[in-house]
Amino acid sequence: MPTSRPTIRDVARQAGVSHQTVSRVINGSEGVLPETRALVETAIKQMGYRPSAIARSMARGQTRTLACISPNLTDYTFASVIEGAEVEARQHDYFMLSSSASDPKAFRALVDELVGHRRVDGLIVINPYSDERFEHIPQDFPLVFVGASAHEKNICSVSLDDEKVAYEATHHLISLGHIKIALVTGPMEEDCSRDRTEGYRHALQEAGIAFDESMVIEGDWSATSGQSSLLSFVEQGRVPTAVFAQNDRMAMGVLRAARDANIKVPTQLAVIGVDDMPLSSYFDPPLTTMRQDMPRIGQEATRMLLDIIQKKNPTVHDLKLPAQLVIRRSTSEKGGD
Amino acid sequence: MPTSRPTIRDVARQAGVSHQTVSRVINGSEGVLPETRALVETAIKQMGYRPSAIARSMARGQTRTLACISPNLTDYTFASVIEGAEVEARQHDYFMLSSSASDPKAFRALVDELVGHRRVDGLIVINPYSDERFEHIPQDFPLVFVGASAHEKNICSVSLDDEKVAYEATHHLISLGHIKIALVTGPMEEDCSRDRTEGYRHALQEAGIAFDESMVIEGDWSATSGQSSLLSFVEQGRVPTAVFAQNDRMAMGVLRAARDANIKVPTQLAVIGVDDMPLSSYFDPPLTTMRQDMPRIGQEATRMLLDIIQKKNPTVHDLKLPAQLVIRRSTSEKGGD
DNA sequence: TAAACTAATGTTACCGGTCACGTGAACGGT
DNA sequence: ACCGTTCACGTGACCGGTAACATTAGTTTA
Repeated sequence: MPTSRPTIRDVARQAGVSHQTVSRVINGSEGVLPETRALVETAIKQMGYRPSAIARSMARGQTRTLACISPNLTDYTFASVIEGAEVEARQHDYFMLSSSASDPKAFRALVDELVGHRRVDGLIVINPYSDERFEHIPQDFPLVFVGASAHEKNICSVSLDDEKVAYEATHHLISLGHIKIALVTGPMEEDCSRDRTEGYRHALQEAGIAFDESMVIEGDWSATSGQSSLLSFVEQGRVPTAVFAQNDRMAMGVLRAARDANIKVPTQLAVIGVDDMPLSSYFDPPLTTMRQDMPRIGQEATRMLLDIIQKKNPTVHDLKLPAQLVIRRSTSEKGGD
Repeated sequence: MPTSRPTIRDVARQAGVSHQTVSRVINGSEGVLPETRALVETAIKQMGYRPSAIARSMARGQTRTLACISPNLTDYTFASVIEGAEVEARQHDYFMLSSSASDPKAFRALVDELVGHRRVDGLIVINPYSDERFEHIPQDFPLVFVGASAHEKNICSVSLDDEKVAYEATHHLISLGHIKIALVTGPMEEDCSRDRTEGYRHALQEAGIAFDESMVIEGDWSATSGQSSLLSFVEQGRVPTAVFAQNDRMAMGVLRAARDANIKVPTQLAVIGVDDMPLSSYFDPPLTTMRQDMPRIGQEATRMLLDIIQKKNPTVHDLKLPAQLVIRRSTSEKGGD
């Protein structure tokens, strides 16, 4: 009796068949007599046999593992995307390996390990343009971008329809009568910040409001940057009547700064964000925001990736998903919570 | 010229040596003449050869991959632990596969795939006692628990020193002169909730304050449950002067309920939480909390796991880490932010 | 009734590395 | 001059599966 785990040949010996027959049984192939199958299954159960995933990968030339790389794991938006992607992968009997790479160097090392050493069959990259990381992305490998469409051709992507979302957010403020609408952006090197800025412009233009560059401040997605943005408006003595922050965290910072400066929200200042993070409704006041369905984005990305792996051309090349306006009290006294 | 990726033997042929010599070179073994090494290295570079991680795993009988299973990926505490664990793993040339399993069934399937099929060399389980999932945990496999020490012997664990943390939090409230101190717990089936409750009792006892069961409400870690907890006190007309919520999210719900009920924090009600999540300082008022170093917990867990895998007995069996009191304005007007 | 086909199972090679051991040349001690 | 070492490298087996093909027996067809 082998003390280590049994192999397919151990099972075969025990069942009195060839290892190939065992292989056929564990793979559910047809052409095995029911009684033979039963024999093998008994042996498998008896010996507690489990096929080795590695040996399988080796023989089949594919790992049935995907990877998802994001700048970090702790950001709620990223985590939600990953979770959605993972669920979808598992539904198709794939594993999802999620890793974070905070800088291009780490990213490069990770991709090298994952793709270069053939640990995975496909790759999802969240926020590929957050820095120069995209330069290290391999060619000829199943790949899907999340959060920005690919500049290069032939790379599929899934993202929020950033321009439309920003347009809608700004439009909401305009429809409430606001004209002096400030914008707090993410880092402008990220496509999504630029697209959201574009949507903001578009909405202003449509309403006949002149775009005023001095009303735009670049943040870095952090609450702190939102806070200091409003602070700088206050210090300059030209406070807007509304702020569109390109994410909820920065919106939160804006709310905080307003509180500190004794500016009443929403009467003196209306604030809207993007994301609808879990605690948005617990802020003071509860935050109006553009809710995006992050798990869905992850799910679609995985689906696309699997299509590519299986050589089916995905139906859509660049999928853009909508967001939903959730009105709370940071823009309207009558808003929900 | 082979169109598919080159193998170790292709490189060997090109360099005019045996595949074994190539193996020696890529593994940095000694006993290879510098000129031979150079020859091989040139061939490797020329052909763009990268060793296959799978073949390696196959031959060596180990995957150099670890897994970390948590109830979900989106909870900030879990994500932080995972991130810490991942960084540490990568420093030791291991991969970290992070997955979520929301229920015992998913957990079982995951463990079966991961461990049963030998996809990983070791396992970190976050919150093993959040439901009956621990029943599905394998024996004789490198394993570390995070968030609760093991009931069974021979399983290592890393967690917050929950009792001490709760003691200190409660003590902080007592030192501010509070006597009517309510407690909002996590689900009582989780060890950590029980331990934190114990620390609370202990602090009360030490201060000569009678433990009053009606001051304890069981929540589920969510902000909503914190909110409804305070609400129920208000409805019963017996509002405490202080609340210790066993995590920040519930504390946040308490703050929200206080706001809605027009109870001033901290003058009428002091609130303290546990975690110090990123936005704690942006609440209104900023939240006093027990800051725990989540990445550190993950890091220590990985270190322990690697010790076990390498058959070195870890020096500590159950590691309990401290938390740090961060005083903000939810307990004291003079608190920072 | 032999040839042809089919269904169930066995045989052997192969995936791409590592490991244990084999070999031949150069070297050193006696 | 002979033998034992050591060094640098090669040979073949092996890890645990899968794939392609071979084999055997039973059934159908001409």
